[in-house]
Amino acid sequence: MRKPSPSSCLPGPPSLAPQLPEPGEAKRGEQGHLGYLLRQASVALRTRMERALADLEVTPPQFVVLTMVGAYPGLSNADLARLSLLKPQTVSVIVGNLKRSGALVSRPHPVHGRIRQLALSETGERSLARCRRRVDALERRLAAGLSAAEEAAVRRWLVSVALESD
Amino acid sequence: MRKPSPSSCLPGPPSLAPQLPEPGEAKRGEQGHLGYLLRQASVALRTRMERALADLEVTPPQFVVLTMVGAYPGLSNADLARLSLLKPQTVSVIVGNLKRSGALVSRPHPVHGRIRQLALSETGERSLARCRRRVDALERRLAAGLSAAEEAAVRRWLVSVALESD
DNA sequence: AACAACATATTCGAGCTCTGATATCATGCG
DNA sequence: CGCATGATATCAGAGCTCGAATATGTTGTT
Repeated sequence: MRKPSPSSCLPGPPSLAPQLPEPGEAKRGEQGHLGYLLRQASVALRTRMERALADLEVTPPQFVVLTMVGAYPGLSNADLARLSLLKPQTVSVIVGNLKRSGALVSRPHPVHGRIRQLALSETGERSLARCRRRVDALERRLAAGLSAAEEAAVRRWLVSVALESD
Repeated sequence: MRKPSPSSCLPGPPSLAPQLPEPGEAKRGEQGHLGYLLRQASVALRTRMERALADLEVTPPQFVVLTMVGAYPGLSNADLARLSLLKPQTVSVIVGNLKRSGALVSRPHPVHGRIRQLALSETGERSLARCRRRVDALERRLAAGLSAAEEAAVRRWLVSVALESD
């Protein structure tokens, strides 16, 4: 048997005994703060994606970079940063790990002396294709319970949150 | 003047010249993958929250932990992990930083020898209150452009994504 | 030509998050 | 009692993310 978690019976303030809510209840459910719900959903999806890609040795951020370089070969580090809403330093770490693992290659820009242009290697192409299938499977389940109108509303909201200016 | 980004004129494969999409266009807009849009929105909100809380020396994850401990005093590290969908090690890092900064205090559980119960310190209470106001302001803008029905759909979807089982 | 302004890349330090492994405590069973 | 099981805490290592600072390259102005 399982004891009902020691902290469920608090000895401190009597009236504040924590009746811990289950996932989907109280602040964690549909009544919670929108920002909190957004973070929760994002954490859950990231976790699922990490598990789905774990045996391919690719992390979710790496998958995003691979996808972008696959779609726009010749991208620079700075281009990737703008495209992903991340900082150049962040992209630099991810790109570094992908170059070390052999999925990405870079060569200097023929005109501009400082820019390094990125492209997928052979193994990078294959890896991206394998990841793509796993992620697409997850993706399909995301829209499962939504009507067309609801999905449109969700998409519109997500874009508006992403683009809201400071 | 600003040159239109060197990588916009690729010398490599001619037909693959990257016409980089603006934020809100192409895959980044409402036609993109739901998972990608969710990540983008989450990144954007996290960034805004980081900026809003920066001068209070509190990070978004720290704010989440402070809020939870404020709502349920006596929580343990493991309780927090379950509540936040994070791993105990992760929560341990955040709690460690909050204890070091003096916002959280912990005492051993009176019955169970290993559990450490958490509570807000005086400064923790004040800090949480200040953060609360900033975050509430951000929060209100999240639901700004949504009708009641749309907001309900968004909330329902976020919860379903967060709770979807593997 | 010299300079200012800007973009790009990189380094450093900090915080967040995970997997995996280890140690301690509590409970239940032989 | 002794041991297995499970919960808790913690350590080690890896990757992601940021702000700040530095160095280098490009462009436009003087």
